[in-house]
Amino acid sequence: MSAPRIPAVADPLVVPAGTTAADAVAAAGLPAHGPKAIVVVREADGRLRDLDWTPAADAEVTPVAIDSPDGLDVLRHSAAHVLAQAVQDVFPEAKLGIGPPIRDGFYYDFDVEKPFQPEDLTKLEKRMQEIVKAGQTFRRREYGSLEEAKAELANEPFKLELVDIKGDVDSEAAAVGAGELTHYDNLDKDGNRVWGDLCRGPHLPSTRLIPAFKLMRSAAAYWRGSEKNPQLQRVYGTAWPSRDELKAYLTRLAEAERRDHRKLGAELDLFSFPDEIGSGLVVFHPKGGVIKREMEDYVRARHIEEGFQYVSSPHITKEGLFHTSGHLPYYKDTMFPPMELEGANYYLKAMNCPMHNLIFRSRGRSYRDLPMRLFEFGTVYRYEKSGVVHGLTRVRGLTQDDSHSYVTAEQAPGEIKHLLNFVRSLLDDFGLDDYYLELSTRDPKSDKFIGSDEQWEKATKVLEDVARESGLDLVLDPGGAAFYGPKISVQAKDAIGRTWQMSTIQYDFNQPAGFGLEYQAADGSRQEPVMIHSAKFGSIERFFGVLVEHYAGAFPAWLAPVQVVGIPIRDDHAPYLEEFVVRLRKEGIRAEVDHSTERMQKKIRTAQQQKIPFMAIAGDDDVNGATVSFRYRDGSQRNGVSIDEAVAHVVEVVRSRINTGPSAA
RNA sequence: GCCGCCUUAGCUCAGUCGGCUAGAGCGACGCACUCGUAAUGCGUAGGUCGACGGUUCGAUUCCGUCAGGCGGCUCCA
Repeated sequence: MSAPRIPAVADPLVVPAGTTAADAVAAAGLPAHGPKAIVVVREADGRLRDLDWTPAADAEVTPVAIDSPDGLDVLRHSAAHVLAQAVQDVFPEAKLGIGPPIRDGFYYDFDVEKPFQPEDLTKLEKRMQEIVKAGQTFRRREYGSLEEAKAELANEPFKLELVDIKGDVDSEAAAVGAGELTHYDNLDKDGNRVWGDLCRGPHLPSTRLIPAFKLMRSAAAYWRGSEKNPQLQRVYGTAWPSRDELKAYLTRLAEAERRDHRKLGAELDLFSFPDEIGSGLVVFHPKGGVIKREMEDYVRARHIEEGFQYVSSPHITKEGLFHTSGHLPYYKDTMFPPMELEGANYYLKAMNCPMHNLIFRSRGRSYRDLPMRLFEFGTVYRYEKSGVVHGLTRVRGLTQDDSHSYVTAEQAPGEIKHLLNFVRSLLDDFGLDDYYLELSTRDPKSDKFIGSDEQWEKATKVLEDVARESGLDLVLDPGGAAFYGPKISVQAKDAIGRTWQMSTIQYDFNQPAGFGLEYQAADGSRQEPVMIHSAKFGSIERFFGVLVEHYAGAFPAWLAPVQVVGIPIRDDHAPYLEEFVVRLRKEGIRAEVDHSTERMQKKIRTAQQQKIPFMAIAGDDDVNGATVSFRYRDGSQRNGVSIDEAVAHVVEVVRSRINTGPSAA
């Protein structure tokens, strides 16, 4: 008995002229329902078509399944339409914004009298469920003219605005459809129109093909993304091809919450943000301090190995310095307000580069001194808007492992390569391997960026060449450069896929001129150096936060605040373990004995919750045999290990800086 | 900064439709228990219910302002 051959999803089909794509899909034996359903087809030119599309001439198409990236977008965008219909059913006065698919879901923006409350979302979800069950079909309809569209959309002011900007090549126009104006009607079982929306499409054949969705939250969002526009109420939802996938997604979110560094920071007693100090200002507790110190010791030693000189500069400076550097006009709003003292304005520094420039300029420099590399832990203060402060990843006081390389123009590419390799090996040593590069360039339309076209082009090319040569994924970020030059940054992902900007390498041809930096060349002439800014961690705080999430608090042994905890089975075994711990401490291991009055089972539980890599347990058997018994964080055990071997084992694991384990498995 | 929600013990959370001594678990402390791999039992202390102002005979509860937090938007050197 042989199963009928089911064509591979990617196999092209021909839709004969005058018949629907759905017919062709059905004729090919492809599923119309379920988690692999074909929901749209793709034309040879890449354009997606609804299943009721009927070509005038034979057309070769590729079926698109609901679980493919395009299929998911169609599913989620269709879910957004169902949401919009539900909103207008429940709140008839609501006006429509836009409703695109996004990663893992969709949103739709509405202008409503009162912002949505959590109960409203429950109500809307219920109404959506009814619409899904009703099996409404989506029907595409082309407007004959702009006027026709405007007449129909007279009650939808935001849609009218979209109609008017149609033809622009920005994203809103793309949502409507460039070149033609189309509308999607929702039809009930009897073919009556129950709802509709200006939309490019495509859509699912039926609302019934939305098997699993959930409204997640509502929030305000500016119309067309501008602070100057009114705020609409945005409803976020998620939609999946099956209930299981929805469940898996919600589980992933719960996992994300479990490893949130803000939560773990309190649970593991690493850091806090006391209200008395102020928003976005962190204090590291002793255990967090250990990790921070390990990071700093590591990166200081590495910088010195890589040819950097360790320097230091003050936290405040007179205003003039930031005029010279050119920062003040751009960043005044994000700097803490000045302190007036003896007739001068002093600012908390928001960047370290001007200070390093003064070190460079403090005496005459020769081409023989270059590259000259200065490095420090520079603590800077930035007055981030109150709504954006977020745990350790967006703070108002942060320490950069900031360096500036002063080089000749010829040396710049080599130096940038050197810095990128440095950054890569650092990320590798900390066990972060899921990251990509971003190249931030200027926006030629903006007047924020200083310097000639040639300077920008040349600097951008140098960075781009090095970035491409690295073989890492490179994403372009037009308009994201600093005012003084383009940059490469590392966007690292934590274990749950969120990305954070970490390391940066920036090419600067502006500040050397502003500060009048120069060196004497071999021919005796005075030349201007190029300055390359670089931070390897980026911000120590942010890197710390990402590390916590990456390891979910279970740090590698070399970073763990407490590396070994001795757990006596009876109180009288404690002195024996104390001797063991003393030997470990002599080797530089962070070890302690749990002297609390709890039972040993409780001590194991506590150590487990603290995610301590090594538990060294000792009872009568171990004392008599001069051994300890290891229990590792993963629950595995190694019993009866001789003291000498145990010390050597811990020391070996810690010094190896291995980022996995330890384990007996 | 904008919109919405939230703030009760060190932590996580009940509760008060405006009314008498505001509760629990964990944690802390004390006593007993001395135990072989994720919570021993009993007891004790701990709160001007985020701050200030208003309404009220009476406010932790209702209203306002501020601070802090959360989710987005905008921003992010």
